[in-house]
Amino acid sequence: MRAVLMVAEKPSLAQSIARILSRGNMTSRKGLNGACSVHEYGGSFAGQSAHFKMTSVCGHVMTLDFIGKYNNWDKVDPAELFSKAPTEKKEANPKLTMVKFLQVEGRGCDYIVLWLDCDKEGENICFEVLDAVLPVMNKPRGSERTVYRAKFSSITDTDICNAMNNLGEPNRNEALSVDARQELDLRIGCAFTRFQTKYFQGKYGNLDSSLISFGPCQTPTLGFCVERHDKIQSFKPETYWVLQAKVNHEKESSLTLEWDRVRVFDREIAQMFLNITKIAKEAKVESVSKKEKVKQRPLALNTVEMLRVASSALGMGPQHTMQIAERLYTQGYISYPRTETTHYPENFDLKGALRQQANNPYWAETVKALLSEGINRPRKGHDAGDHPPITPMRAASEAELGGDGWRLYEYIARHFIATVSTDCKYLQTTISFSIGPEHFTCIGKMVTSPGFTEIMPWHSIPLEESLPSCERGDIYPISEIKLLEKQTNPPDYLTEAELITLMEKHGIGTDASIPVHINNICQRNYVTVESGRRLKPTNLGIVLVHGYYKIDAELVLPTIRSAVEKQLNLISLGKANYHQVLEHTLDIFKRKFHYFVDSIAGMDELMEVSFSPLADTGKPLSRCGKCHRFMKYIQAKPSRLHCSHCDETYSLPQNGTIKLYKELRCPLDDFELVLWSSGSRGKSYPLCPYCYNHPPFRDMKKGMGCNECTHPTCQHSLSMLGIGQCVECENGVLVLDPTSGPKWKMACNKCNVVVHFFENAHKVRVSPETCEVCDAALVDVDFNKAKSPLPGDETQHSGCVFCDPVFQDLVELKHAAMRHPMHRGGQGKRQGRGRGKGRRLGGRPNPKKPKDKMAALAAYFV
DNA sequence: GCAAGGTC
Repeated sequence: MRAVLMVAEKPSLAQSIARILSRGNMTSRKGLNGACSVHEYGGSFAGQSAHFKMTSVCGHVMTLDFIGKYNNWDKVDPAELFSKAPTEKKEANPKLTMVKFLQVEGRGCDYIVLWLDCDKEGENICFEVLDAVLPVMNKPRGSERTVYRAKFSSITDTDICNAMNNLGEPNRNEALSVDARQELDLRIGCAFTRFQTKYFQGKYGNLDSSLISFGPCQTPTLGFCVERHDKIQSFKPETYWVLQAKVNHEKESSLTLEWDRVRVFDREIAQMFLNITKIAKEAKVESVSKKEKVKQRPLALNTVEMLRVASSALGMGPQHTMQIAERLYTQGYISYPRTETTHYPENFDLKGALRQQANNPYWAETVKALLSEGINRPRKGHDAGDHPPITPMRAASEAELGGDGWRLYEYIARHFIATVSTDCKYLQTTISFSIGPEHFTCIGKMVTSPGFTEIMPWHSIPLEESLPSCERGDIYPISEIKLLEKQTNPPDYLTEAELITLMEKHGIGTDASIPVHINNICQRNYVTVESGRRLKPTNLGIVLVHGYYKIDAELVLPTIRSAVEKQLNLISLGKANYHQVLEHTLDIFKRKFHYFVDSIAGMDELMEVSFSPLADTGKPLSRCGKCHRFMKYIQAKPSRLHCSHCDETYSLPQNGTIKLYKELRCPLDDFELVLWSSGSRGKSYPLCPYCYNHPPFRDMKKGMGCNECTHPTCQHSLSMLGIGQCVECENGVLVLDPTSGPKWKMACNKCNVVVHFFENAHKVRVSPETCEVCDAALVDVDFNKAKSPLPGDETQHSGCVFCDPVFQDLVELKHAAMRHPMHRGGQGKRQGRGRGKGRRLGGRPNPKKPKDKMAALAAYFV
C-alpha cells in the first residue's frame, strides 16, 4: 500500500480537510512537537489503495537571517548588509522542531500533497515543507510524479473534494517572489535600523527609545500618524458665518432651518444675506418631498473590520483584540479570526449558526423573530478564498467569557445576526423654504422598519422631532433669523480605526500583520495612544518622519511598499528573473542608504531641537581611563557612560542600577570600576566600562563584568573570587559578591542562581586552597565572637562551602531547585551517596586556576 | 538588539 503525506498551513485546517476527505472516518494523534496533529485514514490515490496522513505546519517553517557574525552590531558596517552579508534560512520556531516533525511523518511516504493556503506565502511554505521532507520520502518509481499541490478557495466539501481530484503543482515563481521579499525586508530593515540606532544613540542622551527601527511597513504607518499631526499643526482656523432661521409651527414649537449656502467666509457678504432675508417676515414652502431611504445591513465580518470596530467602539487595541479573538477561536466560540473574506460560502449553515443564539438573554427575541419569519439573504461580499467570515460558532454567556472576551464575542454575534437581518428603512422628508431670495431646507427622518439596527442599536437612526405636515405654498412666520459666527476646527489625531483603513487602502501589512506594525510604532515610542484610541506622534516620531521627508521622502511614503511589490509580482508571474529583481531593488536601496547616511546632518538639525547631545546629559559618575576626566552616566535607556573629552560611549548592563565602585580601578586600562546591581534578586557585580565593551582576553566576550573576567591576579576577577561550578546551569561559576556583607552571598556569573551564606560574618574571603573532594575553592570566614555560629566558640573557619560539615547549616541555597549532590532532594542534605566528585565538576578546569594561565598572561601583556 | 510574514 502506498502512503500519502498531506500538509496544511495550520492544525485547524488539517483537521477540517481531513474530516472532509475521510468523511469523518479517521484516527487522530498528536505529533511529536505537541502543536500539530496527524489525522490518518484509508482511501485510494493514483488508482491504488493508499494510507493518508494529513498534518500541518504552523505557518512558516523557516525564517531568513544573516549568518551569525553579521549580527554583531559593533563589528559590521550596516552598509555590508546590502550585499556582502550572506543570509541563511533558520527554523522559524526552534521549539516546534518542525523540520524533524515533518521528517518523522514523511519518512517512507510515497507521495506528498501540499494543502497550504492558496496565496504567495502558502506557496513559499510549500517549498519549505518539500525541502524538509523530500530527502526522507521514498524515491519516485520511474517517472512517476510524487509532489502535488491542492488548490482550494474555501473549506467546503465540494471545494476540498474538487481540489483533491484536480491536483496541480506548486508554483516555484510565487515562492521565489516571497523569498525575494524576505531578503529585501531583512537587508533594508536591518541596515537602516542599525545605522540610525547607533548613530542617534551615540549622539543624544535623552532619546526615549532604545531602538530606532525602520521598516517598509512600520515607517509608512508612522508616516500616516505624523501626516495628520502636521495637518493639525499647520491648521489655521478660519471664521465663517451661517445664516440660521427659525420658524413657528404648531403654536409653541419652532423649527430650525438649514441654509442652502451652508456658510460664507466673508463677514460683509454674510451681513448682506442677513439684511435681505430680514426684510421678509415669512418663510414660504417651495417644495415637500418624501423619499424612502435604506441603510444597508453590514457585510459579513472580516479581520480588519473587526479590528476597526474593536478599537473605535470597544476601545480595544488591535494587538489585544487579536489575542482575545485567538482565544475565543481556540475555545471554539468563534470561527477562524484571520480572514479577508466578507462573503459567506454558499453552503454556510446560516440558520444553524443563528439557532445557537436563540437563547441569549440579550438578543433571543430578535433571533427568534428572524428564525420564524425567515432570514434575509446576506449581501454579496468579497471572497478572498482564505477563510469564511468571522462568526460565532456556539452560544456563550457573559459569565463564561468575562470582560473583553465577552465584549468581542457579543460584537461578533450581533454583527453576524445583523448580516442576516433586513436593511433599515426610513422615510426622509425634505422641505424646502424660501425666505426672500434665499433658500433653506429642513430634513426629517422617520424609521419605517428598523431591520438590522435592532441588533446593532448604535447604528439606529436618531429620533428627530417630527416635521410639520405641510405642502407647497404654505407660509410660516419667522420667529428668528440671525448670523452665527463660527470657526473651522482642525482635524483630530488619527484614530486607530482610521489608521487601519489607511494601511489597508495602501496595502501596508496584511490582516495578520497590521496589529503588529501598529504595536511596533507604539513600543518604539514613536506614537502614544491617547483617549479615544487616537495615535499622537511623539517628538521622536515626528523628527524621524520629517527627517525622512527632508532627505528622501520615499523612505516614508506608502508608495515604497507597493512599488517593490509590483516588482515582486513580476517574479511570481514568471515575467522577471528573481535574481535580477532582487539585485536591482537592493541596488536602489543601497544607494538610498548611502545617500541617507551622507545626508544625516539634515536629520540632526531636527533632532537637536528636541534632544540633548550626550555631553549635556547625565551625571558625572566615574573616571575615564584614557583622559582621567569624569564620564557621564546617562540613565535614559539604554543606559551608558559617555566621555565627552574622548567622545566615546560605553554601554552598560541594563535593568539595574549603576554606582561608582569605591573608586577602584581596572588594572588593565585604569578605568574606574562601577557596580551593577539588580533590584529584585539582589545580585550585583563590579565591571570595568572599558573591558565590558572591549573584552581584554581571548576567552572573554563583550558584555562581561569582573565576575567573568579571567585576569589571573586582579582582586575583582573571576579568578580571585570564583568559588565553584554553578549548581544549576551548565557553564556558570558561583562568584563571591564582595559587597554583599553582612548578608554574604555568592552569585552565578551566568544564570540567576544566588547562594546566601555566612550571615553576619565579619569577613568572607576566597582562599587559594581548593577542596580535595570537589575541587571548589575553600572559603575563609571570620565571625565576631558574640555572634559566631561555629562550634566551640570558634570565630574562624576555613572550608569548602559544598562539602565542609561545619559549613553545611550556614549555606542557604536560594532560588530554584539545587542540583549539587549535597543539596539534592528536600529531606536531609546528606542522603545522597555521591558527594564530592560531582558530575558537574569532573573533567573541567578549576575556575580558580585557568588551565592555560600562560595564555591569559600573554593576552594581558598584548 | 534589527524587517515582515506566517501561526501557537
